[in-house]
Amino acid sequence: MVRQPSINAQNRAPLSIERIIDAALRIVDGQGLSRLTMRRLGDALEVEAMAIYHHLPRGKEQLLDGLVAHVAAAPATPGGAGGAWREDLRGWARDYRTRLLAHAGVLPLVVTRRNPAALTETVVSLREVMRRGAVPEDAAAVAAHALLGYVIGHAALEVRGTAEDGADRAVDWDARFDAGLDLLLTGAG
Amino acid sequence: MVRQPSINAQNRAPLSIERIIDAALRIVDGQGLSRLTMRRLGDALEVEAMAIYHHLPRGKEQLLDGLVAHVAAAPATPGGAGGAWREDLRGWARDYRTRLLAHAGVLPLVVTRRNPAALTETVVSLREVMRRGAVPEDAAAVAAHALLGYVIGHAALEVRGTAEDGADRAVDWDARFDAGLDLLLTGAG
DNA sequence: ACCTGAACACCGTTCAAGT
DNA sequence: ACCTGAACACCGTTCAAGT
Repeated sequence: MVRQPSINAQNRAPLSIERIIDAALRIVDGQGLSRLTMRRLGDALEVEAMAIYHHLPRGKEQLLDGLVAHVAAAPATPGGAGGAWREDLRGWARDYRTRLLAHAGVLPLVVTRRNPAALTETVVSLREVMRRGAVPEDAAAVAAHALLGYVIGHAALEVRGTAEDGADRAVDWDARFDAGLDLLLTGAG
Repeated sequence: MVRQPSINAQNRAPLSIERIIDAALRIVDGQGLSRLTMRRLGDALEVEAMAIYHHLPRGKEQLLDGLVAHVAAAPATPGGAGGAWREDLRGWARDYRTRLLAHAGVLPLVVTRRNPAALTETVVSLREVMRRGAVPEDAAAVAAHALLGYVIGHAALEVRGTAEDGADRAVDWDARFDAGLDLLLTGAG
């Protein structure tokens, strides 16, 4: 009789980088970044913390790098169905913002020096949209960083919940994000 | 004979919140955020770590809040000498970026949920510049958050050192920041 | 190959005690 | 009022050992 390969002697699936990152992301989203410890992560995976090091030799650094890669990766580029590249950029920015806000606990890690490669793919995907719109290369370079910076920075402001000056009336962040985006896309004319 | 009040029995100046924050900032700037521990901070101040809690009852949380307040506070608003409010905004943004980059290690803390009040003063100072330019209030609200988000996000990209797509040629971040700023200020017409 | 258990150096913080 | 010293619960990580 053949043992099922996905069930080991202790009757649980073997560890994998994907499962580790998934569990870590669930802890950060649910309890905050400061609650992510190797020991707690081990508990969530029903394994001793030290087992994680077998899959992530660089330890917690590598774990955090993985979280950044997962969250900061480019959103699916909208199908470039002709003409409306400006609308494509708007969609790109909205999708990316949504992803960042869905994992707000990881945002501080995105801002850290770690994992330099994590955002290059993202910039590439932005530049592609612009190339389809025949934006000149040097203007596109500026616009890409400006747009990406705006999205990340605005997400940071939202997470912080910056109060309005003086009055404490609520801010409609969705509307405000779109309005700022328009400012930027107008200038990128 | 009167003892000098600034020298205590152990021949050193007494602790104060200002001295503590200063020393902490020096550690973060010089060695990075992860090297900032209460024990090391105590060493830098030539005091036992536990003495710090007497001045910062909320402990390390309060210390980090203080760092954010120090770095994210508004830059000195340029003297509003009539007309050129758009130039004032540009100057404001450049000054603020310079401050953020001078304390890049604190940037992740700015992005964290901590110290909600830290940026309100900053938004106020931005809104003042716009009010001098007679920008309508609702347009100013959008522009202020857009500009602040852009500056913070762009600084984050710079600190990370996002590589150019494909090629690894160096990026002139100063020029790129100014160009993106122009995009935004053009849209804020 | 993959995981465990004990151990080490280091955290943040509390609390009673000193001056 | 201000600081110290010892202690506690918890980290990340190493390493020898198990299967």
